[in-house]
Amino acid sequence: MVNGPGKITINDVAKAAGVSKGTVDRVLHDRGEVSKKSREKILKVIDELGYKPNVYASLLASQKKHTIVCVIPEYSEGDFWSLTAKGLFEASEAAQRYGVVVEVMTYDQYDVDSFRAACGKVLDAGPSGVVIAPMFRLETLAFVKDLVSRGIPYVYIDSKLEDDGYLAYFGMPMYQSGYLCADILTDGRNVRKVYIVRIERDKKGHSDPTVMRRTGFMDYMTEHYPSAHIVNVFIDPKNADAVYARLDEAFAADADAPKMLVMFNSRIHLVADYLRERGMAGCRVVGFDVLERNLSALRSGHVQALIAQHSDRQAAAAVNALVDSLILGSPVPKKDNYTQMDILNRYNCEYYM
Amino acid sequence: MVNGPGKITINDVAKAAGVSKGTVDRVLHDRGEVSKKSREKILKVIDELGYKPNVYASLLASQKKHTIVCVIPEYSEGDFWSLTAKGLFEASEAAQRYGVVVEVMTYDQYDVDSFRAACGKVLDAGPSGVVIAPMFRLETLAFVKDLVSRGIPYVYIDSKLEDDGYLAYFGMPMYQSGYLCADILTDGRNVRKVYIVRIERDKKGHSDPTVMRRTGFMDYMTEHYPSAHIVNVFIDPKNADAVYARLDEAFAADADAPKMLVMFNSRIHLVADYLRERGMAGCRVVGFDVLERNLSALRSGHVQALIAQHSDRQAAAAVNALVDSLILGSPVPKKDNYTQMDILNRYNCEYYM
DNA sequence: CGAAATTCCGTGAACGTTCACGGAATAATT
DNA sequence: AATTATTCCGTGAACGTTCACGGAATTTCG
Repeated sequence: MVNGPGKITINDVAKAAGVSKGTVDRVLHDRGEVSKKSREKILKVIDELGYKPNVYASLLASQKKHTIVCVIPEYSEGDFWSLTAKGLFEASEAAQRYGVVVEVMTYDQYDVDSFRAACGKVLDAGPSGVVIAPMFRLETLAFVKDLVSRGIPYVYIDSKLEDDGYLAYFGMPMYQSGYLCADILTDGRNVRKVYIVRIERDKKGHSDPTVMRRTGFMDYMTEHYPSAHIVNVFIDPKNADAVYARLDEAFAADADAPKMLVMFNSRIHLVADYLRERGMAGCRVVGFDVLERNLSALRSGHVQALIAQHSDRQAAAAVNALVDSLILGSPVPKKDNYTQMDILNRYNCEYYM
Repeated sequence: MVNGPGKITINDVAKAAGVSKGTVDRVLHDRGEVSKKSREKILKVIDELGYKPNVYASLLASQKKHTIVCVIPEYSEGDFWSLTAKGLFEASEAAQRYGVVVEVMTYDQYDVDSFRAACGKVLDAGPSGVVIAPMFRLETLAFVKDLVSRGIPYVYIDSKLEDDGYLAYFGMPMYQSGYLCADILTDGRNVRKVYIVRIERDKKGHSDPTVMRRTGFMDYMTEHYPSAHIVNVFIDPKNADAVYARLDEAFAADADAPKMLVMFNSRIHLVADYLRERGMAGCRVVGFDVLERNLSALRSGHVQALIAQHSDRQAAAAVNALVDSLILGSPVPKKDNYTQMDILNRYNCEYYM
């Protein structure tokens, strides 16, 4: 019941207060031009009658055009960010019902300048709210400072920064995901050596989003397997041959012993491909995120477990939080929303999406 | 990136189709009194223009009051059904925005008559839609027949029956959850014996909701561990002392060997309590559902894993599906919605809710 | 063929807000 | 006191639907 049982309208309030609905509306929206006396009277009447504005009528009448702009890394079919994009599009559909337009703006996560450019375009678009998946610390901080100064609310997804002007955050607890990963990988077994496959990337201006995850992983290992040998292998994901060469090289010492392998980003499928190619069985392999390629590695048995998050839901939740606060004026219930970490294996992965 | 605001109104459609908005409205709501020709033309135009009705205008104009009644087993703080109830209340809040009232009606899951009574009250309330968590097969079938005859849509949660008049179903794939459970319990270990702890319940008129789960479990075992010995232990959950006695008795043969234990309902905490009481360590224990008591058993290490479902989200999804179909007239996208099976251990359980 | 029945459709008044516009009342200034 | 500024407020037209009403067009039938 939108209006409560009594169905009290703005007209009822106006009548009871001896003014017109226009005046009531003015105090309702703090639009000024109302004498102190009327104002107080109206407020009193509103309270007494328990008047609750009708959201539909309000939304209908105020043809406000809200735009929410989302800034995320470029994506292509099947990769990590495409899932986030999917969530954004879903939320966009729902938001349309409220007359809210959702725009997605992408940037090259390996190119600071493209991020700066994207931010500029966002500000030009004059959005009512912003969703941002940050990859560059300094530039993001500068950007949100701009947003704050313009009174534009923003919410972080995926990871957040240490400022606290954000309306909300939706993402995975990174440190804990690394800790959990180690537990799943080792799983009470004997552990002599663990390979961490990492990506060589252009480090300048770039903050590795998985660093906390690695920290969590390492902490678990030093707590539970202090004598285990941790080997880092760096690969260039863009060059398949080089990947294989690197792994061959790393495994040369004990070629056919079963291994423990882990990656902290979404590319574990690279490792799975390698293992299949080389016919290596019996390895214990754990990775992150539900890309289609990772799922098939899970099904084929080259990966034992994936730790996943519903980044589509996170994205949608971010948009919804913004819509709620923008349109309905409802306060955001929780600022930091750590989404659950899902453990996927071959038996439950089919029901994940 | 995403469509602009729904600029297209019913008037635009009317003009483009060469009719009046009244006629368009009639086809939008299947209110009849429209010639086949106009109808088709209008439908075509709607599709071409991508017309989306403005929910708010619609809600404003049609001062309809919808009520959704949910029939679920009685619950109390912290038990399985309280989570479902929580989801219902959350959805209720959202539904209020659309002027939809959500009512929850409970019945004693061990008493057919109370279920019958609840159904009667539901019908009296004259709801626009019903959410139902069925426990009694025959009575539920009779009930939904009544609903169908009155044209009241209903959706199943938790489990469903073999009729197919339901609008949607939200629940866990029970068979697979048992299969998964066996995989997690055994986990590549040697398995000689597994204890299944079950509940003695008054069987009359009662269909055990976990039977499919048990079947899945057993299938896994015969496939992977054909020689394993499966022992069923029956307990009465209401009598703690008797539970302990029964377990003592069952374990008498090999008292202090580490055991594998499993329960297919939400009461694994009973087993955990027993193990703590008896100081038995090193057992492998797997159960279902995220009751607070189960979570603390997980934290304390007496339970290794829980298989969980977001029954709150299922409940909310059920209400939302009904709201969508009632208010927005949008068809339900999927009839059978099998929600994901979450694997919880001590490292990821804190982020589950 | 004409009247009655039936089918189909347009009209316009709600629904409860928002907000621009213009005017009344009051205060400030000359 | 007359004029001008300022403050305050009422009016009414949107916003995009829904749906009752009445009438036009078409069909049916004697």
